[in-house]
Amino acid sequence: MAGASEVTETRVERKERTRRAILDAALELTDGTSLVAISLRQVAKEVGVVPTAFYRHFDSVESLGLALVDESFESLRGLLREVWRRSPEFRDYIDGSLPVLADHVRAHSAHYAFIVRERTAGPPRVRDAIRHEIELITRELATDVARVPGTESYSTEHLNLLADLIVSFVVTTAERLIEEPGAETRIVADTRTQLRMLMVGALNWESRR
Amino acid sequence: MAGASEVTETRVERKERTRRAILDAALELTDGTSLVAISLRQVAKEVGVVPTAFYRHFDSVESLGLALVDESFESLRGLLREVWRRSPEFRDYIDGSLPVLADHVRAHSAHYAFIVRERTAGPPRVRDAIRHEIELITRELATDVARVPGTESYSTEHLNLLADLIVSFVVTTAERLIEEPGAETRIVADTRTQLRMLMVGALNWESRR
DNA sequence: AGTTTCAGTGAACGTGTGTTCACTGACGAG
DNA sequence: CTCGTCAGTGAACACACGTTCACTGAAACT
Repeated sequence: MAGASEVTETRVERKERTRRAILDAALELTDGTSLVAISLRQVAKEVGVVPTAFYRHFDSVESLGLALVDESFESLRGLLREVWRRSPEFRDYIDGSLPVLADHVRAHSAHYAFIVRERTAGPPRVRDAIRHEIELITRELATDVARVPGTESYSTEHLNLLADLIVSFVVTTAERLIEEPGAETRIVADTRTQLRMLMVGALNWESRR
Repeated sequence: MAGASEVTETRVERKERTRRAILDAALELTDGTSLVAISLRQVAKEVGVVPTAFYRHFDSVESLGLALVDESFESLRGLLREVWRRSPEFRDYIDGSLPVLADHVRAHSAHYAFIVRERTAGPPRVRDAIRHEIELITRELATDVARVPGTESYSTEHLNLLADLIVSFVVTTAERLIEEPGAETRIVADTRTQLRMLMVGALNWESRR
C-alpha cells in the first residue's frame, strides 16, 4: 500500500498536530489578554476538540504556558545567534542589530507578545520560567561582550551589569515594537539614537544641529 | 444629638468608605495576577458585600481598573515632585533619586505592582490609560531636564528621547523592586552603576580595580 | 489475524460567572 | 414629622467553568 501511506498520518503525527493546534490556539486567545484569563474550554473550542481531549496533551493551562515559554525562547535564541553572527565589532554590534531585532519581532510577534505579557502577569510558575530564561541570556551576553575588543577595562561585575542593561533595553524595545507594530521604523530610529546616547554617554552628548 | 454625630457616618462617607474598600480589595486580589483574571463577585465577597452592590460604584471591572490607574499615577506624581524638589543638579539628579524611588515603591507597592502588571496584560482601555499617563510624565520630564544646566547642547527631539530613555529605565527598576522586594539595596546599587554607565557612556567606561 | 494502546468523545457533576429585578430601610432634605 | 433618595439586599436567570468517568474506534504491535 505505498500509494496510501503518503496521505495517511501516523498516530504520533496526528497527536503532534493537535498539540501544535492547541499551542497556536492559546497564542491566539492570549493575544490582548493573559494566560490567566483564558480557559481550557476556550482553547479546546478554538482547536475544534472536546474539552477532555486537552488533558491528553497538557494537564493544565499553566503547563501549556510553560511549553509556550520553551518555544518562545527557542525563537529568541535564534535571534541572538543571528545578531552575533553578523556583528564582529562592538560599536556596530548593537547599532546594526536593531533591524535584525525588528525583523525577528515581526516574524515571531506571537511569541514575543506572549513573553512580554506573561512576564509580568502570567501564572507564577510561568513568570519564574521567563525570568530564569532572561537571566540565562543575560549571562550569555556578558561572556559574549567580554570577548569584544574595547571591553578590557570592564570588571566582570560591571560586564554583567552592562549585559543586564542591554537586555533590559532590548526587552523594552521589543515591548514597543509589539504594542505599536505600525511604528516600526520610527521606533527603530529612536532606539538607535538612545543606544548611541547610552554608548557615548548622555553627559558627553551633543546633538548635531 | 451632638454626642452621637461624631460616631455616626454621613451617607456620602459611608459610600466613599465602600468605594475605597472595593478599590483596596481589587488591588489585593490582583496581586499575583491581573485585572482580567478576577471577577466582580470575588471583589464583592472580599469587601463583604453582595455582588449587586458593586454596580452602585462602578459599572464594570474595567472602569474599576481605570479608577485604579488614576490613583496609582497620583502616587507616582507625588514621587516625581519629591524627586525634583531635592535634586537641583543634574549629575546628582538621577543618582540621588534612586533611594527616593525605592522608598516610594516600597510605600506604594500595591499601586506600582498594579501599573507594572496591567500595563502589558490589563484590559485594553486600562492599558491605553497607563500608556497615556506614562507619555504625559515623559513630556513633563523632558521640560524639566531642559531647565537643567549641562543640557544646552540637546535638541528638543533628543531631549525627548533622553527623557523617554530615563522613564523606561525607571519603569524597569520599579518592576525589579516589586518582583524582588527583599533585594532592594542590591537593586539600587546595581541600578546606580548602570545609570552612571548611561550618563558617562559605556564606551568611555572604566571599572575601578 | 488478534490484541493492545490511546487520542478523542459525550454526558454528568458541582460551582462560579455577569446581570436583571423588585425589595428594604436608614439617612437627609422639605 | 414626613417623604424621597439610594446604598445595599437576595432571589433568579442562563451560561461557562474544571474535572470525572466509561466509552469508541482506528492505528500499531505481536
